[in-house]
Amino acid sequence: MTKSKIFIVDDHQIMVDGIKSLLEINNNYEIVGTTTKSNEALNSIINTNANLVITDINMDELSGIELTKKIKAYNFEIKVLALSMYGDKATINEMIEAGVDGYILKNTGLEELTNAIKTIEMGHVFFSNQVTLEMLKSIKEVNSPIETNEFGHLTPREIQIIKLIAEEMSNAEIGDKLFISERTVETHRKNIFRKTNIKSVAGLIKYAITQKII
Amino acid sequence: MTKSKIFIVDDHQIMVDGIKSLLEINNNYEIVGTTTKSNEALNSIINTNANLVITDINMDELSGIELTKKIKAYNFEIKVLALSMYGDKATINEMIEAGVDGYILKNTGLEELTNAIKTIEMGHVFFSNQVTLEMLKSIKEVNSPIETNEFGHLTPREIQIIKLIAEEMSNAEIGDKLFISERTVETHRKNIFRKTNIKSVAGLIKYAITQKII
DNA sequence: AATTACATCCGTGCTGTTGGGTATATTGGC
DNA sequence: GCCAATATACCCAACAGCACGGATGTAATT
Repeated sequence: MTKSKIFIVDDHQIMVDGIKSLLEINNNYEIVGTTTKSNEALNSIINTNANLVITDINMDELSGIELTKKIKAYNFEIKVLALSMYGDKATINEMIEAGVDGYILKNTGLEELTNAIKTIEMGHVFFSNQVTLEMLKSIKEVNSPIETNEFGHLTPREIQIIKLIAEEMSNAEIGDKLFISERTVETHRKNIFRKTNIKSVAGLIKYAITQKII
Repeated sequence: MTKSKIFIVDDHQIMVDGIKSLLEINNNYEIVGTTTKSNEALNSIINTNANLVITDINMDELSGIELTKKIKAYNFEIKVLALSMYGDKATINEMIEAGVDGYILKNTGLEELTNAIKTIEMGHVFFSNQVTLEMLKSIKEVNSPIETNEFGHLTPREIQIIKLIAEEMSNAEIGDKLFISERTVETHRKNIFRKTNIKSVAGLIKYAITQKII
């Protein structure tokens, strides 16, 4: 088996450096590139001819989910190992749909990381032990007929409004900032709540965080 | 100067391994111990005779802030370098009060980490460049006559209320659930906002997330 | 041409939140 | 036993947000 060409993507430079350092000690791996800018990652991955991408899920610019989709659309053979802090159902579902080859929680150590890489190199799928049960449950739910109503896509304007709400601005303040009427902001707000099926600001912020909107 | 005895505390094993690996490459440092369990950290730190603790701020069991307070209470000479994802004023204020010797954001690389360690070893205080301005602003506020009411620690009851707010419950619902009057919930809510200096639910949820309350 | 999605705007009345007080019972540490 | 912190509860005024209506114009799609 040839040495995997690994590319690392994570918002936090220190995490990139850490993983790189971890993998370089045991020199079965070749790190062909790293970046903290997820929206520039795909180009670099293509240029460096990487065949295994280790990516964080929660990133500012482009989420690990979106990055995975792009990678897989470009070349399905490029393997993707996702790292995440949380093991919630929504994230796991999204990752499976995006086509990740592996998923480990950040609270696992080097051993699990190298296990995951080996497993993926062999063409298998690796999921953290801690999330397997959750994963299975979520898969069941995905296949169930209920909840097929994907809460439709939010428009760019609506996402912008969510961000401003998250910045603790009132409708009036948002209106001022965007040069639109407070009424319009109210309407957007209404539509956001309707579309996402959320009833309170508290829920909205949590939603926004899981969706990487903020 | 003698080699610093470094102890690493972070919820995420992979982060611990990463930092350890980063510091071991350049072997000016001796890692005397690591842990992912913050509430067990103090004992280990004492046992290993560490003189520099690198700790994450956002941890489940015991926050980096609380850990720092305990360390400094035990022996003020033990240096503490805090790592955090966010550079918000509230966190920085709390850290300063807790007595950290340095603070770096996780999106900085190895170089800044080693700089920080060197600076701290020399007895100085190191703060990430990205947060210096914010920090100064917050210090000003701390020193100003207004707002001397350090937002003291939140009480267990208050934290419970925050959790329920985060679960999208209204004051009335929370009152029902806790068998207390809606008025009481309002009072708790008021006190929470006053103590934390937050003005909206949006801010509260973000605060709660950074504080691992939810 | 018709439809759909998006973004903009407005009124009215109701509910909920926020912030100003004040006050009492309980608890825990010293 | 005392004091501080905590948890409890109430009143009230002001404001923000929400529900329920409505409306217009544009752009893209069918």
